[in-house]
Amino acid sequence: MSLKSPSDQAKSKGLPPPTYHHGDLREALVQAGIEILEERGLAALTLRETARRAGVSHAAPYHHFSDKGALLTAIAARGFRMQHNAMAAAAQSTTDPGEGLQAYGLNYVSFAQNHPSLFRLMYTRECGPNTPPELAEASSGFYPKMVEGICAATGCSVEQASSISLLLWSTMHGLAMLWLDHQLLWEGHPPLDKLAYELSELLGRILQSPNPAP
Amino acid sequence: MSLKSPSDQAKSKGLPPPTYHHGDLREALVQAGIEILEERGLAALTLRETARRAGVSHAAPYHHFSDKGALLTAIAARGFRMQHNAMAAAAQSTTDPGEGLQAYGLNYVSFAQNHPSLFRLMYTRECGPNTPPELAEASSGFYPKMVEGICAATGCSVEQASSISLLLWSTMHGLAMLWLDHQLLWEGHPPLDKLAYELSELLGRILQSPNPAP
DNA sequence: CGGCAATCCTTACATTGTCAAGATGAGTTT
DNA sequence: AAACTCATCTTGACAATGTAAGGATTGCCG
Repeated sequence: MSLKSPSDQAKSKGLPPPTYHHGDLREALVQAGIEILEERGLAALTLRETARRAGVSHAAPYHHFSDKGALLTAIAARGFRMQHNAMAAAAQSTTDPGEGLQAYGLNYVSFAQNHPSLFRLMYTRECGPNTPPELAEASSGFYPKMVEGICAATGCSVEQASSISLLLWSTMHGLAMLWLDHQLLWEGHPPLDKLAYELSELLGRILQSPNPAP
Repeated sequence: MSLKSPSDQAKSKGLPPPTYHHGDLREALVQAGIEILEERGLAALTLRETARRAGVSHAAPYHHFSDKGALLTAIAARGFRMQHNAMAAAAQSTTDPGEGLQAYGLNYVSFAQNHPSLFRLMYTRECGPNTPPELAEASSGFYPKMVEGICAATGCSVEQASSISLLLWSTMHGLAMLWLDHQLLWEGHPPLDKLAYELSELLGRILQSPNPAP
């Protein structure tokens, strides 16, 4: 009896004894996937390993996800929700619209730093032009929220705010990505937080500078 | 005789008849890899498929690359060289330092648009902290070249130019990445070139705006 | 209480990365 | 020029992975 059956494994983990059928496997798989991602990186995030960690046979996930891609999509969607919550909390730590916007941006790169593999998975899914609606729904929201915040902070037109919003998003996203990919390793290589703060200060000037006619 | 031997395949492709031993397999593999990448995306870039396209057995690559990762690294390095050349050419199309800098940045995202999978491979290699020297050597160069260009265009200090350089790089990189990942699909979704130009114009104002003391 | 449908397991197969031996030919040495 | 040597290439094998088919188990609904 050297091999334990999947259900034995699950029970031996001390988890709340599932009524059977594992209770809510879909959720458990997503959770397990995120854990693997944070502990051992994207390369270790395999379907079978996820099932193993959830204490279930390797084909069980197919009753909840049509595909490995579907699992990854669900994990990415969960990641987007996590990031949304973290950023919203950061933005609400102040009442000043300008500071709120800055906190919003800084928290964007903080999240990338704290969850490197998850962040990469979220934004690196090569799902062609047909993005799964679950993902699209979860990932949308940054842009409109930023436009709103910029309008509140500067009182400029929605059109101008759109451009500025894209600028801020691109900058923070690019900084996070470059850091994740170890591209920011020149001499001195200050910590990521410092770089992000620098850039946010630099960008802050645009918000107050005069806007010449287009 | 339905199956052709690898060498037959290579010869039937009309390539310059190799003395044998394929001539320069390492180069052929990198080339084949780039082709697969552009035609069928990153998921299709498999070691065996690359060997197949190069007209060689599936284990042959191991005599030129220690690992699949090493192949990917070589392809990425090649990509960096391609991007360097393209950007340098774009920058030299004008004599005005400001315009040159703008062309430099716009070409950065153009390259990403024209070689989506290759671009992603280049910047998405999860090679931990121990980046292979071949890659590091090939990918370095953007930053110092931009700092130099910014100094020439604005006459500001090297320190300020460093911050601005990081800002430009991050912005263009982030824009390219977000576009590649289909994150820029809100209503209207203007073409990428237009967005890049918008941002470059917006950023241009920083270069001329007064710099308050730190 | 009986059947149904969902959930899960087992088995199986093609593909992939990787390794270990053999074959082959190019260049060098004698 | 003949023989040797070694890098290069091929063949065959193995474990791991994604995926599909069919059988077992369980909760639920009538």
